[in-house]
Amino acid sequence: MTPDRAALSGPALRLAPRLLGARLVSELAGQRVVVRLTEVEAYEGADDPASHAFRGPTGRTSVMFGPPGHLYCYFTYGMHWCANVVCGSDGVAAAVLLRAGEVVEGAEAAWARRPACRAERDLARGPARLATCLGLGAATNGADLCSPSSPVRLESVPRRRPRGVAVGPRIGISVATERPWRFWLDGDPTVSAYKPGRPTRQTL
DNA sequence: AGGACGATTAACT
DNA sequence: GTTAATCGTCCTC
Repeated sequence: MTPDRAALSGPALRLAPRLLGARLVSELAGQRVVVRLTEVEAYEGADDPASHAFRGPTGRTSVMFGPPGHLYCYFTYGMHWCANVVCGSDGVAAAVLLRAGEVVEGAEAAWARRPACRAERDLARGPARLATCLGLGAATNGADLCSPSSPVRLESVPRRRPRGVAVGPRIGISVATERPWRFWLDGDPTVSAYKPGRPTRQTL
């Protein structure tokens, strides 16, 4: 199998559309917040130059190389945390970035974590916003999403992808921008606005 | 040891 | 539409 074909049928691409409509439950500091996922992006491993796992394991990405079903949280832009579902097994690093969702439980706690937010639909509209309103960050990196006793859990993941899934290019990346590896629920108001990533700066 | 660059957001004009 | 904020990570000397 060619590298490209492996990526085209990789674990992140298979899982990503199935996560739409699933629920991410967070119970931290006595606060329960539940988000219904509406937008995700697939990041494969060695075959995907946009993936954090592209150049092999590092301290930051070690969770991506571990067992599937865990949360991979990373810090970016010096101020934001984003969260992924790890889905590769046997040495294959892959993950699905959780880009947006609808807060369906615990809106009060979500507002408390996002005081600058103006509209309810914006509480988890964007990857860093979603992580913030669920309280995800360094302390939740590596959390087991499938254990009933875990403070962060993934629930109601269907066997097959739901209806109404739209597909398009990933957001905010500067390489492999042509791959249509972003999935969202078409027409859902909590899906983030499309904004192309800036290209890698050219050396003159 | 140094520097470029983010899987972004909020606040501007 | 543009831009500042802000710092860990990783690549290149």
